[in-house]
Amino acid sequence: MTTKEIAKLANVSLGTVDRVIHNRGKVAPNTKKRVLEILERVNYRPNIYARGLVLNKSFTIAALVPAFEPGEYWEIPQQGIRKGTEDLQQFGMQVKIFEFDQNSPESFIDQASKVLELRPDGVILAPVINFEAVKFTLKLKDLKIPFTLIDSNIANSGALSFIGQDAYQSGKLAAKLLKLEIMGSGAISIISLKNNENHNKTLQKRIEGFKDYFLGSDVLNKISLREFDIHQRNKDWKEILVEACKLQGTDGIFVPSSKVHYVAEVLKDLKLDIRLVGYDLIEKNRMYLKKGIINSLICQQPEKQGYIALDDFYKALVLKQMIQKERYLPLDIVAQENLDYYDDTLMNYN
Amino acid sequence: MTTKEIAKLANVSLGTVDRVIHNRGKVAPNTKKRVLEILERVNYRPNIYARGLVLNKSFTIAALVPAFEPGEYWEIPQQGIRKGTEDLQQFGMQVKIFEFDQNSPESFIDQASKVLELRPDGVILAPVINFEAVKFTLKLKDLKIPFTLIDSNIANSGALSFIGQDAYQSGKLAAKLLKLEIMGSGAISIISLKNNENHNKTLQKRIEGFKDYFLGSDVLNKISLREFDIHQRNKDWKEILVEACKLQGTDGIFVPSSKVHYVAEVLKDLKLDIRLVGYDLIEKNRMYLKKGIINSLICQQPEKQGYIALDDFYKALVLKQMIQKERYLPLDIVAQENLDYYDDTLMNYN
DNA sequence: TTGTATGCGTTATCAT
DNA sequence: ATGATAACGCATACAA
Repeated sequence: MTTKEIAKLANVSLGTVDRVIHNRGKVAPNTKKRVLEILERVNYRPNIYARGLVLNKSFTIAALVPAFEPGEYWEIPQQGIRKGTEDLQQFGMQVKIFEFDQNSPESFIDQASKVLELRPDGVILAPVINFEAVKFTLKLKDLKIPFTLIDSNIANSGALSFIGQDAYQSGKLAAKLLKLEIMGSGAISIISLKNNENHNKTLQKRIEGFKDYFLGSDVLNKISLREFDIHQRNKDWKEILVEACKLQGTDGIFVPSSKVHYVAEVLKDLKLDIRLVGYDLIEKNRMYLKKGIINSLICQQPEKQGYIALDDFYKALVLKQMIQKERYLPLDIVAQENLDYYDDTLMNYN
Repeated sequence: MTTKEIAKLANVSLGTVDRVIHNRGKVAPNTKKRVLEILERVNYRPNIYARGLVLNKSFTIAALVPAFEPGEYWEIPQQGIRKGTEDLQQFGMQVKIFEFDQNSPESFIDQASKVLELRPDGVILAPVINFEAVKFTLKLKDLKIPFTLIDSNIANSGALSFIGQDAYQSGKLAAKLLKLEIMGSGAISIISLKNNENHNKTLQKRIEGFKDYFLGSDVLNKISLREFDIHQRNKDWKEILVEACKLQGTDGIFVPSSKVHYVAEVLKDLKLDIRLVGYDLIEKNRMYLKKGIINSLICQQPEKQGYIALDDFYKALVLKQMIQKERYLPLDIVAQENLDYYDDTLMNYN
């Protein structure tokens, strides 16, 4: 049903129908009522092609995300953004990516200001540098630029949407997996590898979930936990890591990040019977999983974060649809046996 | 860049540019060459809105899928189809669902003929009744109606695409999970529940993969396997099932289908320490997983099958894009700890 | 072989 | 307060 037909039904002109639909201009109350009734009755839906054609708007979205070395975690969300760009550019979505150094608040501030200069129609933000990110969202709100958050959330940020993981629950899941792998009893080391002194909320929550799993578990007294924080800026960090892995009687190791491959590399040489659970399907982790050095990885479909974020803007800006405020992505368990079907080349976005 | 601008650049009319783009009508060889060069150079992409508007085609897709009782497996792929219909109807996709009785080839034939009467622009087919399905695809090919296959594949069918699972590999994955759950040794029963005498390829492949996992495993001599085929048309089937579950020394049970909840129901009452692995996140299985009677479920995102199938038609018919021929969906492992993020109400389609 | 005119449904502007 | 009309980019029928 077109606006023209609606107009005929209501005995008014096309212009009046349009005014009613968009609530603009003056319309006599009873004509307005009549038109609204018909609109309702025939369940009018605007033709998306005609609308797209006449508006012919292109929206510019800025993505403010961490820079990465090839093979690092943040490559994956960026791939998602790029794939989304490809898919949605024909619908008028344009994307400009701004990269900052995760370990440098200054670079974040610098890139953030460039984003603001661009005056984009929307911003995709990875708030890994929490404090600065919050300040940035405040500015965006001032400028009335909508934004989505990916990877980790900011409470009450006023974001269009959040797309990411439940870090705490993923820690519980990791604990369950490692418990099974070490057959219900033994000594587990939690090894955190850190690149900076910033408080990393995600890491913290994963570890919290991991520990809490055992607190509520029937195997609590059969399990012992140890924690190691290893700072990669310390030049001896590799030796420290080796020492941690060699610790007598270790049955399992949990690494609460994608850096699990560093531990895998050590275990590979040590030839100890230690079970290893970590995060994210980056290339190195995939390799060690295939070889059986890593036993399972927990993944949160990071490629989807960027894709969905962009799609949310498309839905909000172009289709003018409502957006789901919070999207917690599934916590995928990836083992040797199902690895192939989480292949990133499949680009399983739909 | 619009066709009009291209025309100006090439010093020809809009009509000529159109003729070149669509390879229709007569165009002088050198003008054609000139236009093609410009098209290439500016990387011309038709405006999708304008095209959609002028073509204003609506495509009718018929989905020929099994009927279901509420809560049964086939409800989920149908939900995916419905969701896809909602999302894509504004782009001109219309869907009509034809349901057949899985246990009745006659009903399949009956519904299939109704599909043909409709003369749809495309067909989504769940070839669960293999023999009849193959005959049907032959007819579709004769009529040049494109079709996609969901859930299970037909080799060399000439389908637009296949979207489904790797059943064999999922069996291997199930075996790995159950091995971990019973801590590497013990007696495992494979219990198949069947509703008809048809050879079910998917079930068979899952069992095959399950067994093969142990053949190549280091725990082969610590594991014993037993197989039970229980026919639900036999009126004593429930007693037979109870007997199978009560079998002395059983440590784990593998059910190669969504019917695992029948086994869970028995185990719940028997209060035996038996680990249970099955398939699909239908409501009853979800409940038993939550309660801990089922230990893990393997899921293949069945809601996506229908959604992607429909999206493939949209991409092929409307956007005229190339389609990926085979889409194996990830084999998700769902346990208590990540169950909530595979919630079907989230409708995680993107 | 080539050019021109018309219409798709919506939005927005101008005139009444 | 309402109606008429141009424009978006493309496909197509028709005229030249």
